[in-house]
Amino acid sequence: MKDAHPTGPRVTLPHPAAKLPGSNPCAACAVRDRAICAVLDDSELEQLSGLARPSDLDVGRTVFFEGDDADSLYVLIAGALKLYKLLPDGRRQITGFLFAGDFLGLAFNEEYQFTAEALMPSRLCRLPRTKIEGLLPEMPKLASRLLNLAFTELASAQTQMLLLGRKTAQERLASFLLHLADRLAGQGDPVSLIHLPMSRADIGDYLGLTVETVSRGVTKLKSAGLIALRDGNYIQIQDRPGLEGVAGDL
Amino acid sequence: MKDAHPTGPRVTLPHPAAKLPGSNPCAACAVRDRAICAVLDDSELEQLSGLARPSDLDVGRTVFFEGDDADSLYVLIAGALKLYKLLPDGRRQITGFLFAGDFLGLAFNEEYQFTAEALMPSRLCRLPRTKIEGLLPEMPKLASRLLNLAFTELASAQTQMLLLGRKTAQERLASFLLHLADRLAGQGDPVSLIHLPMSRADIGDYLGLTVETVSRGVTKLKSAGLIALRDGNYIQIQDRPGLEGVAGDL
DNA sequence: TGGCCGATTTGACATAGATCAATAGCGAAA
DNA sequence: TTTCGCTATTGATCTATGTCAAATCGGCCA
Repeated sequence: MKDAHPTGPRVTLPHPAAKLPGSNPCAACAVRDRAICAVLDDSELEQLSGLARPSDLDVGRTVFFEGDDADSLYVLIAGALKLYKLLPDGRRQITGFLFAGDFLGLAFNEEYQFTAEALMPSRLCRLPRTKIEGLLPEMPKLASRLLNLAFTELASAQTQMLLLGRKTAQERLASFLLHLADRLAGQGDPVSLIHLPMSRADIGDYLGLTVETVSRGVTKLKSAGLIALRDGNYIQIQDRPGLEGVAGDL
Repeated sequence: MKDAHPTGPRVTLPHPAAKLPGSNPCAACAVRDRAICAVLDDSELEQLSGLARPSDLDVGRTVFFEGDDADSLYVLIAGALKLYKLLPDGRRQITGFLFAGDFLGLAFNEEYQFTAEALMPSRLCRLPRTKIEGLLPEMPKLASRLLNLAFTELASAQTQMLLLGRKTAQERLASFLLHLADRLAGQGDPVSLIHLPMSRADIGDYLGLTVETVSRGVTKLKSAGLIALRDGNYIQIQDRPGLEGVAGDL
């Protein structure tokens, strides 16, 4: 058996009743200074907090389905989600993974354009969409934050198109691991131990590959000494420059 | 030689000097009520018009390159553009095509995330990015229009990911033609005669295929009686339900 | 601790689409 | 109108990845 790693990031959901009566529950939010809320001052946050409804979600449960009326926006407080679209015959494309602090519900018009499903026990903060839209004119900081989020998402969607349209299986896999490492690092130091809350099948559906190809690819990266598999679905990046070489984009 | 089609949409660029001195040049703009400007009232348009600089572009010329400082936003007044990203070894992914009325310059942060190149002689309206950003707080209608645009783009990027990750060559091609037909139709009646300002190579780079596969695919759709090729790079959709069947998404 | 069940890995083979290689078509210039 | 050069089409192979199938692993529950 392999070593357990030092700091296993178990998801510890803050207790629902942890909010002090009368105080602003958002103020104590775990993602207070990462999510969209980060750009708001205390009085603005106060306004939002009245609208927010937290909710917990078990593995495999969906937040909403593609085609549902898009009446809510969400902030992911803890856990991880996958977003996906389906073809009628069941082929699936995962368009993204969400982690704590991420925003959910962009890309709506009237209906959600994808299904959002929990990869692990997760907690969300739910906001009524129309109310938020109503607040935007009075909260230009919020509006511009949303616009920036949308731009960032768009840029990363375009990067993903390049990956899906033009990269080989190995390149896709290496790019994916590096991308994950960078996202999990946030603004801190680059991270080399990555947790994979998603299955090989999910990775395949994200990269436009089959489970088998993903598995073979992981094995090959491992044999090349670029990564190592750790207990509990962790991957350790052992040779970042090497992995970047395989990823192929500059 | 085959028939010329009835209404060959030659690009006729309005003469640059067509603006009356003293009047608002935007008021007479060809895309006045399609582009982002459509949500603005006359006084707001007046403010913008002072910032706008028109410019013409020949086939093959670029508006900007991936990595350039993103200091301008653009509205495409006439013509067509392709947007693409490159890998170091020259592999290319076209992330989108733009037509008259479309907005260009979303998906910026500090640098453009893709190169924009003219597919035909085109005219653009250029706006300084920082000035526009400064106006957003005072023009919530413009801000919300941009947000909506970004959402729409995002949704279509996700649809494209599904196409690139999970569809067969024939499905991609059929989807592409239907998508083009719908875009060119705008809000009017569905269109069945589609102009293709882009080469087969461009279509391939958009769909994640090679030129040869695109060409074979077109031939196959033609043999099946779903489409017909017309003079001057036009394609006529002859059996829309049939084509939708091939496209495969519901 | 042992047994089960789904997830992962590995292997053998099939194929959609890529690659390499000729033509054939078509538009611009002379 | 003819020619030239690029673009598109078609054909003959090749290969990366998909498909089918069989272990093997690993987590969870009794």
